[in-house]
Amino acid sequence: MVNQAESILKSSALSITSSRKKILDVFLSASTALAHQDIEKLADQYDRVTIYRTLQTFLDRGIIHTIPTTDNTIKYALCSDDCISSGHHHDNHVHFLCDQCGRTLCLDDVMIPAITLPNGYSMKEINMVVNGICKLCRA
Amino acid sequence: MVNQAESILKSSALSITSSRKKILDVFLSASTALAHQDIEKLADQYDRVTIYRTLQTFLDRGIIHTIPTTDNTIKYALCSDDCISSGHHHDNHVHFLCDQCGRTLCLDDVMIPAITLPNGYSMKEINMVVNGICKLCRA
DNA sequence: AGTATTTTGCAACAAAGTTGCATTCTACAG
DNA sequence: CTGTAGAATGCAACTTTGTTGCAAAATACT
Repeated sequence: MVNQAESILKSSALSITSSRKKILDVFLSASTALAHQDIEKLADQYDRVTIYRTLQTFLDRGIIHTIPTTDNTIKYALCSDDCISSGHHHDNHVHFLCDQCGRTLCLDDVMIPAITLPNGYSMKEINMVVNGICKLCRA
Repeated sequence: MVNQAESILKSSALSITSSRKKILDVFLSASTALAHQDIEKLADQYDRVTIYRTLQTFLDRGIIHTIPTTDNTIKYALCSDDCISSGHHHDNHVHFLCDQCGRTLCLDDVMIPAITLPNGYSMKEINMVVNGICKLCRA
């Protein structure tokens, strides 16, 4: 079996480098969305600048997406398959930000409900972020 | 008629200072949510630190609220009357971020629909942000 | 007006993000 | 398999953003 990170890079027509593979592996083995800082720690053999540039590349190709948070940190998460394959990026599930452990989770089963915008507005992307206490912290 | 900024400060039991009045005036005359940077420019006679501290004070008192955005900037907006008066802060309308002019608008008429979280999760706050093109940019 | 308390501005610092450029690596042709 | 063009990386320097301590100034209240 081919390395999963490599096949993602190949299907995005990106050259295969060790930093890209490492950063993808970090995402693949993470259960939550990651801040830049998390990635820096988990891939600390690479330069800060490289991580910035790699994340930007992945964003451009739609390999990852950002999740807006109330605490002024951007979190990054891998796009799910259908989100990548649909050509035009859409990320239609709710994100959950735990106030206790700080983790950001994709609630893949909770769809964002449709809303009606006032006349004259057009929608390109929609984000729904819930703050609260997650399953693990309550247990 | 008493100055609107002063009456807001009085009802929040804050002392009346020129910087607080100025920053409130900036919000009152703005039609959109503002980033820290915007406020710095519009109230440039005051120190950066004062603006940070004043915004924090206003947040603590529920005079303003933050809007998470996908571009890693925090935007601030005045709370509407019912959002202030309800004691416990809740900001239940949708926010709109225009990709063209960059403005962030409160869509006061569009309520955030209710969602059901998976078992074990508790909700404290919910945010819904729509990206797209606003009324003015389409016109 | 006088004074306790709060707020402000300054300076210094810490953290986050960006840019230019020389070096290294990857993909690919031959 | 080797050479090479183009892409990616690391480093250094820098800008921007946010924080903290403290002395000076302003506010609220007697």
